[in-house]
Amino acid sequence: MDDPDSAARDDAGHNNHALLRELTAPQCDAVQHVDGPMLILAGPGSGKTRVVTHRIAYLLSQGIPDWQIAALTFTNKAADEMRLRLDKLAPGQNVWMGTFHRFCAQLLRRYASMVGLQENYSIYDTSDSKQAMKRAIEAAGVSTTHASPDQIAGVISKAKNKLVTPEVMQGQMLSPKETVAAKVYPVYQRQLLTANAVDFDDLLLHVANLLRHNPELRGELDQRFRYILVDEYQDTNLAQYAIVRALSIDHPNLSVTGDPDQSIYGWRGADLNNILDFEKDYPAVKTVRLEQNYRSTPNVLRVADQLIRHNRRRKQKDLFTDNDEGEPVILRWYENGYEEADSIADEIVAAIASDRARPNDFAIFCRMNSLTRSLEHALRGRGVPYQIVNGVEFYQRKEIKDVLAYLHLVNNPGHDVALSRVINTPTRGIGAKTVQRLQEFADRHNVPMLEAARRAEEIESLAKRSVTMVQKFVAIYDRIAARATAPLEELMRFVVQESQYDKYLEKTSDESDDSSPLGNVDELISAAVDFDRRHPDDGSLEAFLEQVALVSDTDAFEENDQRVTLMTLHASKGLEFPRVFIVGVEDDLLPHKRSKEDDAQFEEERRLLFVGITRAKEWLQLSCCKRRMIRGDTRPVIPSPFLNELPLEEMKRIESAVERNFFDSHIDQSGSGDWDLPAIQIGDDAQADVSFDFGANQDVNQDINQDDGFEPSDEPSRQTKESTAAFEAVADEPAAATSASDSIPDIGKLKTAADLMSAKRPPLSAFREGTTVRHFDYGEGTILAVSGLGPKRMARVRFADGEHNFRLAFAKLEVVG
DNA sequence: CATAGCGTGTTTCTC
DNA sequence: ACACGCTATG
Repeated sequence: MDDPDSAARDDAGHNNHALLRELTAPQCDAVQHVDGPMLILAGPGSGKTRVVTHRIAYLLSQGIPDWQIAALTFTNKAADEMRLRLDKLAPGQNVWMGTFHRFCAQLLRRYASMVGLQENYSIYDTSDSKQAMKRAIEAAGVSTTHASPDQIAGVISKAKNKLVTPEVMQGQMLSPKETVAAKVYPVYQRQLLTANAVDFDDLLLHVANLLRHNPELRGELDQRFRYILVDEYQDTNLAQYAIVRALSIDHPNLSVTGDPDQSIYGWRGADLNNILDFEKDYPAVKTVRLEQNYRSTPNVLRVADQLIRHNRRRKQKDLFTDNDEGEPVILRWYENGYEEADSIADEIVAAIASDRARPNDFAIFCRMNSLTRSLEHALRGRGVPYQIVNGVEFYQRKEIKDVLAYLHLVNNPGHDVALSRVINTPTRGIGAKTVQRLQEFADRHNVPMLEAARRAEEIESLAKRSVTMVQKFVAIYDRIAARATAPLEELMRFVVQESQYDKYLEKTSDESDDSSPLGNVDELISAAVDFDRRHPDDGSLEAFLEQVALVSDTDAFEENDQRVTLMTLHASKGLEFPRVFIVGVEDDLLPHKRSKEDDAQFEEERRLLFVGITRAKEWLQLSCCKRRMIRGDTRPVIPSPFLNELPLEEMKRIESAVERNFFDSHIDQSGSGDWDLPAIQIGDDAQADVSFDFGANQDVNQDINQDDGFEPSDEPSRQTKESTAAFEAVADEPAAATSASDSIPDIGKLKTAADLMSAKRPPLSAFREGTTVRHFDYGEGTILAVSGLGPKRMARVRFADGEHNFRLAFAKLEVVG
């Protein structure tokens, strides 16, 4: 730190000293900054969260009351992490922490009436607003031949992020698409207001407007939130900027943290200028650069640095680290996507088998979600536990959305999207035509659709039979709504029963399909119960629905689970893993095809790879294929141009990925380079017609025979044997997770991957309703119910001293008998 | 009004 | 390949 004595300059000296003890000079500098704007440029792995949490603790130690501080993050997960860490430094403090959207949602609850809403307003999620958008397009009477609903929604969303109102938008010079969108925009907004609803963008927009048009309130809130900290500032959009700026006029104690090199959300309105120009906006700003990396090896860091240097629009940072050199970064190319997936899965199995790593040490990143499929398949086939962040999202499932829609309608009778969803679910003889007529009536009278349904008799165009059906639905609704204030669990069970949704699900779900909608509904109910327990004070329906709306499945990522993590590069931001694979580093994929038109997007793709690389702590492999199946057909592939920007001479380059120690332990170790490809090889026609220019002097076979890169020269022969053993052990029990075999594999001898994974626990299918199980802590119990699938499969078990829920894939449960 | 079968369009995804 | 949305049919 610049001034070693500064810590002692006040009474809280002791306290401060403890806070500052383990920090570097620039970190101390940032932590001790109290008043005035501050910009923290924090490279990857530079202890950013640490600095932010320590600074908050420091502010508190200076006597600043907790309620004057607000920390805004980009994701819930980041907020949770921060809260956890602050709690260790300053237990029991009540600093506001959360996402921008949650922050705005809460302000809006209070000041709803000032923007024309009621306090029980609903938050439309993406699919809700898409539905609403379609209706608005219809009502606006515009043609969708030149702009799809999605495109229109995109234009409007961008406009909102830039604080452009419908009136302003219509006055602008517009492209044909934007012209269409500009016509829909005011209609859409009016319908939202009628429905007493907002979309995600509105949360920010309304608050920004609120602050802009109500100087008195703005001043009040500026006073209230005197210290504002913003994380991931490079990903903020104009609306978010306007909000924090408005709250930092009288008390400009705004401190933002970010890294322009990690800005990867430009495509959805994030404005890199917010961070690049921060110093212009606040001339008195204190800028702190955190350039020391605590996460990665120099090998990883050099690769990342070389890459990102190729970007023009950036602030140069000099990343450095004191960490050990580590292993060289691997650049590997495979014949095709299957080989890539199989090889990676094999390596993971081998590493786990020989105790060099555990499943949760590994992460596999890719550009597109669809690329996780083959990896998923390969991992599952070997019994490796994995989690996909952002696979099929729980809250997006039909049955979940249906049940939630009933609840939404109870909470906000204006929720037209919810009404449209449930009015005929289960089917009640209310068809599309009837719904449309209700809609028209609602639009004409500017009332919610439920109101239209109540007045069904007034709608002449409605058949008598339809009127009766609609009235029946209204009656069902009223019975449910009468219980609005009951505990969540009771309410939800009543909904499912009263609406006959339970019967509907039983009837619809076929046995062959292994998804279990009813189980998912159960899981939703237990989520509600959980919420009730955790928020006994504000455990209202409204709070639960808000929570659900503002929570994403990315937040469900659990780093402590013993599982390999699969995710997109975007989702990887903010995380770190000991061992990282980045797959599909290929032209048109990693610089994505659609990003090549302009420089800004191209640079964003480079940042995306940079983010991925810098997640790795000790080991990293980038890979690409010679051919890859995309949308059904296999095509030759050109390696990513980014690969040529890396320090290839210091990386370890490996061609072909056949795990010879796995399949062909008989092959000699001389490395003739002439591969006898085992049966697993798919569609190989050896001579690739694509040239791979990875720089000069590549000696691709040289490295292959030594090891697989986890630990150089560590008794390769033993590893080979164990790997094989692991493979066989797994192969003997294929797809253990889904096997019908109820026998518990012999766990006495094997100390392998199979031990860690499949062999250790019975197949999930062994756990059924009524099964007697034993738990290490709770003793014997009986399974009451099972729900969910794969790694998410849950069981509710009754023990002597109460009931517990378990994730079957990981719980320490044994089948008794 | 419900459903099966066809045609279309596919990045990234937070809240 | 696959999922989703629309349309023709029962």
